[in-house]
Amino acid sequence: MTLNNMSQQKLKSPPQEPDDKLGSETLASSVYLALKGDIITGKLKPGHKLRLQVLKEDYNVGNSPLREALNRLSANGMVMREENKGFKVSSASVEELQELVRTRCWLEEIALRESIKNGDDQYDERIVLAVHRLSRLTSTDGDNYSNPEHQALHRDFHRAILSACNSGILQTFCSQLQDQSFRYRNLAEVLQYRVGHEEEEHQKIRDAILDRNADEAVKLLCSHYQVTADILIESGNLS
Amino acid sequence: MTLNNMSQQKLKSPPQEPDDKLGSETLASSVYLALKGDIITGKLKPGHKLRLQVLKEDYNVGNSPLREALNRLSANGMVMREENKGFKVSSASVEELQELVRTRCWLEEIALRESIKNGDDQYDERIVLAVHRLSRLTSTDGDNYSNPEHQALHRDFHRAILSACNSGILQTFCSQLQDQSFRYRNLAEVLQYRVGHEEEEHQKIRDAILDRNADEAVKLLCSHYQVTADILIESGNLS
DNA sequence: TATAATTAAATAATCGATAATTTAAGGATT
DNA sequence: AATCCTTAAATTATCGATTATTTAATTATA
Repeated sequence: MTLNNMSQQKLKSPPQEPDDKLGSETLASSVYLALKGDIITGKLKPGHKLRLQVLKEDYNVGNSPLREALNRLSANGMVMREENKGFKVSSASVEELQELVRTRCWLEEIALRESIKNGDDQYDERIVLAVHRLSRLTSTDGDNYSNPEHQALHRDFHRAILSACNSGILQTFCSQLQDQSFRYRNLAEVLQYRVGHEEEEHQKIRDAILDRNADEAVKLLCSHYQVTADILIESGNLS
Repeated sequence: MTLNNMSQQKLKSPPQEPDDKLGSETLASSVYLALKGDIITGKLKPGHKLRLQVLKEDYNVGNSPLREALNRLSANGMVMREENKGFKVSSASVEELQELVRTRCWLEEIALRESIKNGDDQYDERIVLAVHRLSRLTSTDGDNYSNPEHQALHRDFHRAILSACNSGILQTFCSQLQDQSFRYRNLAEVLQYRVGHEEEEHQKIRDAILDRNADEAVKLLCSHYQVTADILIESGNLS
């Protein structure tokens, strides 16, 4: 895959994340986003050894920007780095997925409760919009959950509901966990049939938030995550 | 400062953190630890422009390992990166400190409650040991809170009390927040007199944990953080 | 005088080549 | 046959030099 293939991904990103800066002009940032995308989509499988020479050809970049990208990714936990042995895609396992979901529920419960407490009209509108866009795409584009556009909108929804939590740090952490969760979703390609349910769940979450019913919203959100994880685990595509 | 000056710091670190690997032999990792240390101790001030040529001389490394280290640090939030404009030490302000403390209390409350719930004898012993070591050093070394050894033991205590929380991810996040908090501590050099109080607070926290009194432990821990932050803010050394 | 355009200097980003390290393979020894 | 050296190949890490970009200084223009 060349860098040009990835440029869409770069442009599509919102300005919130420190990752996807609008003016991402350096090669290092481009290949960072490309690698991250390929890891999340599952094109690069867990545990896969990332040989520099191979990556140099696949992504059409030189040594330095590649290594810089890999170093950033290693600090994010997307890739593992071992001294003098290079890089590999982070592993994935049932145990790690369970830890991920557990942690994500803890953190997002806080972020969601705070957001519900502090959220203003704009916050509500961001959520309504996100749900709308997602369901519109689903209706036109036919439930293709692996569509990058779908994934982007799905991600936007989950960020939107945490967007009033008064801690950018926490939001960044939640985004990281979200990236990892999406990776697991994409590892098990089975769950096509789940998307329809998800849309319904998104709507319920939205409504609970608009009602400022924090307990209900948290309950729905966490079960949303837990159920998805359970499906992934049962699908048996992990470890 | 040369790299040799920093080697102590590298060797002293526990194996828990992905940062401080024991076999850190690469230059990139050494300079990473050196830079991180100098940012945390305040030797490198917030907002300070990190010019590559200067750093190359100061840390006696070449271009590549330096940039790799900076890229890792930028993913951790220790330094800011701007496309085509290089790197600078992350800023510090009262607002950011307040956000930091707020977030830290949220996350550590979870990690602490979980640890208290799950902690076994070994967990208790780690805490008892950490408190002991810290107080012993304080008694011999005379309350020198800026002593790197003191800081290391202080850090160990705070990690120990979260060490049974059943989520390495959460522990990593807490460690990151701890690093940032220590940086703020070091920015305001005034708080020498606070160390004595802290030791007492550590003991109370320890006892609450050993009693499996989660509510009390959380209350003490969070006020521990909040009070420290208030002192820093009142000291006026920020922004 | 202020603003814009142009050039020069400084700095960051990238490349290509070299050095260091690890991995794999083959042979020697018990 | 199994274990230990030794050597060769592969791979990572690092360096020095080049290129691209930004910043500062200078001149030109209204």
